[in-house]
Amino acid sequence: MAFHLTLHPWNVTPAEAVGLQEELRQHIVIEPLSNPPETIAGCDISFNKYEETVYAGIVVLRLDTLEVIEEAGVVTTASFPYVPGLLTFREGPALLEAWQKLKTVPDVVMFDGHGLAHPRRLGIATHMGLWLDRPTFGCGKSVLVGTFSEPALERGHWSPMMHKGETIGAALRTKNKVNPVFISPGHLIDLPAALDLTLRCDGGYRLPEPTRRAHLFVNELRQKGGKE
DNA sequence: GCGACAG
DNA sequence: ATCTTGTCGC
Repeated sequence: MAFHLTLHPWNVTPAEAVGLQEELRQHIVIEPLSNPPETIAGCDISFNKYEETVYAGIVVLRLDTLEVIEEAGVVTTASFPYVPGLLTFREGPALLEAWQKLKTVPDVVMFDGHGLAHPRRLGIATHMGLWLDRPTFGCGKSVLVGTFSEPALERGHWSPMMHKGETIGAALRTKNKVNPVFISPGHLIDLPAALDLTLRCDGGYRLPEPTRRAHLFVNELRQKGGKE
């Protein structure tokens, strides 16, 4: 599973999507990063209320300085509804288009959502990792599945997220006395590395810089340029 | 059967 | 996700 033009079709029914996730989970690889990353990307999607137009974007930053080195955005149409657990089928296609526009290939990619912290262990970070064949992990703002105990209130503390007897991720405090974010491995990375990278992307906000910058990027893409 | 439910 | 102003707390 190293090179492919299409891993699977996207025009599927919700039931078929679940079946694909069950099949794809067999290919997930959780392991320490093979190389020290120098760049990290953040991805996000933006919509206008009641509209199907999708504004997707990817922002690439240098890990050591957190400076933005590239941005790529696309405007498309969503062809799949939002269904908890099937987020990739709604946002994935647009993100893959944006990915193709990048000149820089990020060493690791952070997603706005989960990786293993998913009912079938195939959250958007894991699913996209299989498509991109690149280290990925998720940084969600709320829980989809799993339980966790409140981590200490100081930045850097975390507690494991459990689901069906497995550790699927962690609730991580990225800022003192602020709600934690939920980190989970996607593909080609492990939890310690994902937690370390998230803390290294600190810009003083709850959300790590890659995700925060991607969010700002797609929102201005939607409000300004984009399309009309 | 009822409630929960990434973005 | 999106629609939105002020407001409470550090």
